[in-house]
Amino acid sequence: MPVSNKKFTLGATERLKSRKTIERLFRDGRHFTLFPFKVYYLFSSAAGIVPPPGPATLPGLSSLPGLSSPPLQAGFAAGSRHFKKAVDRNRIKRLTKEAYRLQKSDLQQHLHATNRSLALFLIYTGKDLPAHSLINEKIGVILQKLIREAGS
RNA sequence: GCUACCAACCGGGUCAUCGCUCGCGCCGCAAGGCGGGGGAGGAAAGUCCGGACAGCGCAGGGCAAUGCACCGGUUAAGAGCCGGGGGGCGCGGAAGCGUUCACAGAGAGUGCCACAGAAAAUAACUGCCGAAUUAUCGUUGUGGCAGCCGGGUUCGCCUGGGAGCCUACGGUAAGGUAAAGUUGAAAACGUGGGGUAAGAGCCCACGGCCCCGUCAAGUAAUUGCCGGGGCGGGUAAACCUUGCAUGCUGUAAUGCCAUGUAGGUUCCGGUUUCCCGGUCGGACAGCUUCGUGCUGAACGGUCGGGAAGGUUAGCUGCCCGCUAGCAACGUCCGGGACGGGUAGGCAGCCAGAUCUCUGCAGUAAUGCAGGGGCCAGAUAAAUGAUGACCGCCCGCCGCGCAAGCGGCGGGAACAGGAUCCGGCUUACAGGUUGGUAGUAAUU
Repeated sequence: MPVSNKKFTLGATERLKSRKTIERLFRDGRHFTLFPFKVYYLFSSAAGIVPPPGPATLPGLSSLPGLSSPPLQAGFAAGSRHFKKAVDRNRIKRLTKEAYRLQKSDLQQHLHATNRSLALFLIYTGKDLPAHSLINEKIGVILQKLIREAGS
């Protein structure tokens, strides 16, 4: 796996792009809130069949991150409720992606070691435009929490 | 130089590190790697107009609905733009200049017009008049006639009174009138005179406005002169009328590939009549070589076709009407609902009413010709993040007579493609250039 070699990339394969997977994540995944983010996540084994919370065996899940996909996929959003202008939403998503990109390697290696994959969605729920340093700090905390979740 | 306004343009730069997306070249079985390129706006926004493009619909007609509304030009088109005309407003002595107007019709009809006011379209009320006509009132009323009553008488008549009638006068009502009536955004063309019972464009003079016509100018809107007719408000962004135009839905359109369209549950509707032809059977009739042979034939079965009716679907609002399907007592046909399934990929999807420069035509919008350029194509949605320096602006401090220099701190707008173009509207820190006006200084 070449994942550990290139550290700070966030290409198309590492982002959540499938509408189907995203819907499954919101429907069956777990979530927690760590201000100013709401985090949806859904673990599964590297083979991509059974997620740990295990609601049921879902046959449509075979297209989830499997052998050909990286074990970690993430999506990002900012609600248009608080940010009416597209420029502001873009800014928040870019800052979030940047912070995630620079700090995700630990989680990635942990997943690789435990042979599991994870779908992740980060929604910014704050009401004001955040500073870069705040986002950086909070994303770090969220990633640590996810590592603990994966270990348990 | 400064200030104001208008127009056009710009909308921070460089470097480093780590990243994103789409082509190209090379390497690699592949995953991918390396190299070198492209990568948001003047409004990308609002989605208000107009197109291109696409699908659905489309024999045709009618109704409805919607939009537009001075003229000419421009354009693929427009509720855009350019030029012109007209009205309003502002400045001005005027010429003119600027600005603004959804600028057809209120001489077809219906409706509405808050508050105030007599009244918002009927002419009511106050008021004025009461001439004509009609009615009516009037205590000594102006004149006349006069039934009747009293007195006198030469019996001819004289004289006094007098109901009533006519007339005159005064009043009232019907009636006439729209001059005056504290309002209001708006009040029945304005001023003056004549006229009248009182009045009135009722008449006249001058002026204003509207309509029609001749002539002249102009492509036209329109303008001018003359002539004729007229002058009872506003509102059509109330209904409406007139003229013109218009199918509907939008790239989540749409096409292709892959997958699926299976099995199931349930509801509703349907099985018609007639005609023609083929074929089979055939009551019966005729012919007969008497062979149940030939010919005809009501009727019946079956197959095919047609007509009417029925029914289902379509006709992107409705109707006429049109088109297509169905006709089968079978667990059949048609339609609907539930349920089930897919929501992946490719095309559309970026070379175009394209950008830019030059020339020509035109007052201009714009067009034509030539040269050069290639300028985002994402799809949970890329074009970024961080740092440093430079440039710009603001504040404070220090130095300096001052211009300014240095240090520290802070700020930098509106705003992000999603099919693509042409417009419109709205938002916008700061800056550059040009023009106009004012003003200071210098020559």
